[in-house]
Amino acid sequence: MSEALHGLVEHKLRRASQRYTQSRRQLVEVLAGAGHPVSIEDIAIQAPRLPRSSAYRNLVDLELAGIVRRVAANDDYSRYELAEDITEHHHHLVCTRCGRVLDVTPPAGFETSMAGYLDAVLAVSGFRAADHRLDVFGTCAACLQSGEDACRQAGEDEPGPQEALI
Amino acid sequence: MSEALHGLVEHKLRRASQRYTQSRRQLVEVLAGAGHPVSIEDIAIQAPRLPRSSAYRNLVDLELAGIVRRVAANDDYSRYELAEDITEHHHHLVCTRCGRVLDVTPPAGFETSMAGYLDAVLAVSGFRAADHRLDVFGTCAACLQSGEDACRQAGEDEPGPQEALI
DNA sequence: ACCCCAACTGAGACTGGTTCTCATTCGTAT
DNA sequence: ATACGAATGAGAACCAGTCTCAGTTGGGGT
Repeated sequence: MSEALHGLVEHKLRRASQRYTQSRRQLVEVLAGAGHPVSIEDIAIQAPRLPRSSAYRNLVDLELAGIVRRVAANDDYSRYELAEDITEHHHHLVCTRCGRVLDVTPPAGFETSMAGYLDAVLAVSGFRAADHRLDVFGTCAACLQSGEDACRQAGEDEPGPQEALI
Repeated sequence: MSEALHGLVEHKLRRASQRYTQSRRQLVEVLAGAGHPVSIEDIAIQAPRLPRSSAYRNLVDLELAGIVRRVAANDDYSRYELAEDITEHHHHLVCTRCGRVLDVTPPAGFETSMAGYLDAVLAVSGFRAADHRLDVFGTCAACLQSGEDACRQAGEDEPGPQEALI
């Protein structure tokens, strides 16, 4: 997994006087490898030697250092992904049938329109936007094909077919 | 509070062989009156005689009947709002300084651009969008003015100044 | 009017994801 | 070498949300 990534992460941690330990490196690798938000369960599967208490604690530390972002899904547990200034800005496709969460990178045109909208929000309501989160709910390709819960519940080893990219 | 609203809610409940009881009416009134997603805490304040277990149970029932939508914020507890086919489609402005959540109704132009984007998503990734949620994070007018946590934590009685509308 | 059955209610016990505590170990700067 | 702050793992604690259960309500059918 790209050495540049680890360099960046280490830098961000050091800035917060934190160390880039083995546990944290493991977490970063799981998040980077998944390409979509992962739950604690997913992490436990891919890093079985890492105790949950340590995973939770380190995810908080990584979040404070601006490396990880916590994503509230609509089910009971939260998921985690690398922050957008490490990866890139993207949106989520949430399959309401199987629960899987996919990433999409929006085309420039759409983000321009978004920026215009956020400017209008500031002008009218005085709310200064810093960031946004767009989650799209619907049915993923696999579930559409089968008419059934084809894809396994979120986050088994290799997540699966399409990495949506526009 | 608009009689039409109660008629619609009652109809949706009856369709699910549920009754529109006093507790449920209270909940609907709190949600309709707030104009932004409310937490259980907010509900407890505005309807102190309603036990939490009943509030939770009824919120689930109302959600199943398509009257209420559960909104996962980024803090620890979920909030509730009337479903969009009862009110209208809108987005959320989440103030990261004071926690307040405001509603915004997007201009038609923006939603057109959104629809185009979702079509492109379908074409490229095969994901069929049914619904979307756009949350904008930033700083609300009150917090910007004061440079401090001016607005009280989410959901005191009368939420406050601007109801953002574009 | 009455009955009946399913829906509803409130109090409190319970669940389970997440956080906290604490004794121990690790890393690094002096 | 030493010291001190950071990190760790095991398990206890926390608490939003759910479930249970015994009792109440309400409305449709006779």
